[in-house]
Parts: sequence; C-alpha cells; structure tokens
Amino acid sequence: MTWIKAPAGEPREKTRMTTFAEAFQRFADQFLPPNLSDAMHLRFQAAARSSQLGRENSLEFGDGGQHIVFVVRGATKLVAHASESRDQIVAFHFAGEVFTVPEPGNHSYSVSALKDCDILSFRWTDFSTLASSEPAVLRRLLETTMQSLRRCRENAIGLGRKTAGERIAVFLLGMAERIGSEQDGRIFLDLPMSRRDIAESLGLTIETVSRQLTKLKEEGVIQTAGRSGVILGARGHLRDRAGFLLEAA
Amino acid sequence: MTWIKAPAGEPREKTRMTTFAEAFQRFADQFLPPNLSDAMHLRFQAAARSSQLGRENSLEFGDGGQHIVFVVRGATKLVAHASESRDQIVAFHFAGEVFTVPEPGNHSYSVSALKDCDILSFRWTDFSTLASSEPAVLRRLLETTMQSLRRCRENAIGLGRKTAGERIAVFLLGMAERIGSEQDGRIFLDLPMSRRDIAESLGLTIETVSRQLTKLKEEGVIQTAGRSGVILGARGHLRDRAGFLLEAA
DNA sequence: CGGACATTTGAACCTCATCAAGGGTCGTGG
DNA sequence: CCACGACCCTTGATGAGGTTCAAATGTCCG
Repeated sequence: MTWIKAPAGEPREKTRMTTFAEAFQRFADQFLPPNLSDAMHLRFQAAARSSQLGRENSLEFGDGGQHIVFVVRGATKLVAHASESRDQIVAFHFAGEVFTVPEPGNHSYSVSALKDCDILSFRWTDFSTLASSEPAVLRRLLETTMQSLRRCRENAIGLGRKTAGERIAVFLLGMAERIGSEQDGRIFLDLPMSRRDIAESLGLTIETVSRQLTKLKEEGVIQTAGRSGVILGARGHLRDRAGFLLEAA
Repeated sequence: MTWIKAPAGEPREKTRMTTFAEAFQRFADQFLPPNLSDAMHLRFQAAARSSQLGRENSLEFGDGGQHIVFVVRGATKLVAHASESRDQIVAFHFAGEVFTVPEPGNHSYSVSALKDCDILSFRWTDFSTLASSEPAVLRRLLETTMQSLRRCRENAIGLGRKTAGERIAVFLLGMAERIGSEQDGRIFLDLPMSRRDIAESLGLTIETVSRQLTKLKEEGVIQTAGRSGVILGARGHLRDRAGFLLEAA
C-alpha cells in the first residue's frame, strides 16, 4: 500500500526503537479516549500501518485517498510537489502529533523524515468509518485539524505578505515554541531541518535563508552553534522583526 | 458581542432577504442532521447570532475566541490583518458554506462581505459544547474543516512557489469550479471580489493582477466583460498556465 | 450625464532568485 | 584520534519578476 523512496543512500535501519504494538500504544494514549472499548481499540489497531523512515526518506501514498498520520518518534515534513524541483513544505510535525495528508489533486503530497522516524498511518476511509461513531475521537481529530488549519493560515499570511526577514523571525519563534528548550532566559533550538527545508517551507531559497540568519547573528538577535543549533536571545527582539500586530502581547 | 464596522459609506439595509428563522433553517438544512431532536435544534438556534453585512462591511469578533460562520446569502472574505495596510485574504466563502474564524493571536481576523450578506455565527465554545455529543454534526464540521485545510494548503503552495501568472490561472480555475456557470463549452464567471481582493488573496498587488489578466486577455485565454465578468475559453489553456503537475487529468 | 472610484498602463526601483565559488561541518575510514 | 572527503552552508555578483509611485482611462451609480 505504501512505498518507501530512498533518494540518497539506502534506508538505514539503525536502531528500530519501537515495535508496532508499542507504536500503536503511544498513538492510543495520545489520541484515543481512555474508556474506548477493547473491540474498537483492536479495530483501530487493525487499520493502522507502521513505517520506519530513515532521514530524508519519504512515504508516498499509492492509493489516492487522504491519510491520517501519527508521528511516533522523530520529526517529519509534509511536502507538496508543485512541479519539477519546486516543492513547498506545507507543515512540519514532531513526535506525538497527528495530521492529515491530502489526496493528490493538482499537486501531490508526501511525508518525509527530517530524522529517523517511526510513523503510524491510516487510510482516511478506514479511520473515518471507525471514528464516526466515537464522538471523543471525532472531537480529538477536529481539534487537531483546526490546529493544522490555524498554522496553515498563519503560514499563508507569511508567504503572502511578509518579507524574508519577517518569515525567518516567525519561523524561529514558532520552532522555539514547539521544540525549543529554555535555560536561564535563553531558548535553545536544535533544528532538525536543513536550510533547504526551511527555505522550502517559507517560500524562499537557501541562500536567502542563510543571509537572513547571518544578519540576525550579526545584529546579536540569535547565536548559532553548528548547522542545527540556534540560541535565541530576548524573544522580544525576534518578535519585533516578525511583522506581527503591535498591540499583541 | 459582534460589531459591525463600516469603512466607507454607511451599511445599506437594502433588501433584508431573510429573517433569523429562515436563516437558521437554511443552516440546519445544510449542516445539521435531519434526525436531530427538536431540543438540540433549539439549543443550536439559541447559540446562533445573525448579521446582515453590506458590501465591504466587516464582522469583527470582539470576544477573543474562535467562531463558526455560516454564509446564508452572499459572499465573504476571511481577512487576516498582518499589520498596517498589509492584509492577507485567507479564504473566500459563498452562500451555503461553513468555515471557522481563528481567534486573534499574532494576527487578527475578520470576515467581510464581498456583496450584501446574511450571516450566521456561533462562538466556538458554544458550538463545541452542543456538537460534542452529536457525532453527525462533528463529522460534518470535520469534513468542512478538512476542506478548508486542503484549500489553504493549495493556496500556500501558490503563495510560496508560483509565479504571478500561475497564481492568477489557479485562482480563475478555482473560482470557475466554485461559482462558474457553463454555457456551450465556455465558463462564465461573475467575480464578486475586486482586483484588490484578488491581489490580497494571492499575495500580489492590484497592478500585477491587472497586468496578468490583460496578458491572458491578449493571449486569448480569457475574455472580460466589465469589472466582474470573465469568460474562460478552453479550460486546458488555463491549466497549462497554472503550474500543476503534468500527469494529472 | 456627471462624478467617484476601480482598473489599466507606464516607468523606476528593490527585494529576492539565480549563478558561481569559497568555507565549514560532520561522518567515515584509516 | 586524526585526516579525508562529501555535502551543507555561506558569501558574492548579477539580473528578473514584482512592487511602488504616478497618471490616464473605464466603469458604474445616481
């Protein structure tokens, strides 16, 4: 049903951290209501497919429908294929998150791994059937979808109306909130995505991303450590550069 | 709770086409399951607020939460205010459609009328409470939200990776599908939105939109009739300019 | 028919993309 | 542990697509 593509290097098996049962259990803990009947639990489990993805490997959905994806471990990007060498990253997702993959239409979508990943996926038709009589699951899924929609809209504002500098600032603030760790007032980021990924999510080129990061570094707003490390100084300074409304706190 | 802003000219009452009861009935027909109990029906009705909006008047949501909006009659735009004179239109919605308005965060959102509108709105907290025990309503809302998400993502691809010409082509094709009327092979569009609206939804300026439309006209791909009339020739010609994947049908 | 306003058209400018090297970083193998 | 090498990232120079500013033309409403 699903097919793993390895664009560069072969899929590394490395440490297969989780078994299918463990993976599904994590999904159930995160997403299914605690009082769900054992029968339903099993039916959801039967509908789930697990995949291990090595870095930069991608999961394509051969059957042309929507899919629901749960990230058990690792970090992923949802990529839309506009055309030859014009990809747009529509969303990043980290361990514990659930999202939907649209069915192919004018553009096709795939999920790929920013770092080694364990992933659980469901065909929407299957999932929908199971969930339709479980209001708690529907609510949870609705919540998740609304969250994705909010993020997508915020992203669209950036893509449509913000300068390169503002987009980078927004990106860093967003990542800080999602995967940053705070230590004595400063926020440490270990970005799992490459400059190319950042560029493709912000509608820019890697060169522009690099230049903007350099600029922020020169202005003392951030520090960098290697390829993936970023240390944010006072968050206010980044906010000032993000082109947000003034009033907001 | 809600507040009507009239940026230019006073709100015109014109023909108030629908009473509250009629408006709610249309919503119920479209969105609530036919077998819903009378009691629930009344509770939904009690949570609904109706508004009449004249052209270019906007509905702002004073209480800072999410809202659910149903367009009874007319056509609307969902506008995000990025900052002073930098607005991004996040979605257009037409009669019969339901959508969510995000709560204000880094940016604030409002709904305004492309032409005279009747609108029904719900606070999300109210709606959510009522819907949580009605799987059919949840399913319907989930469907709607997924549809919005798909559209938003497609739009994001355009904003991030497409040229002005491609964005216009995609826009026209999308509008043709939603509000076009076909007559002997050609599609007639009566665009309810101004060039400014088109520009603000595509992340362009009105001048660029105008130039691109002129170009399409010169190339014989479209014809225009007044401000709002557009006639699409062979749809294939527009598709060729939309930057879609080649294979797709 | 007149007038306000939306749209079109034109010209100069600017941001960011593109093309092209030059450094760093990190993984691999010795 | 160090050194090599591939790849990623940075930096520089140039150019195009789209914005901005300005003005003419069209459209539609009263």
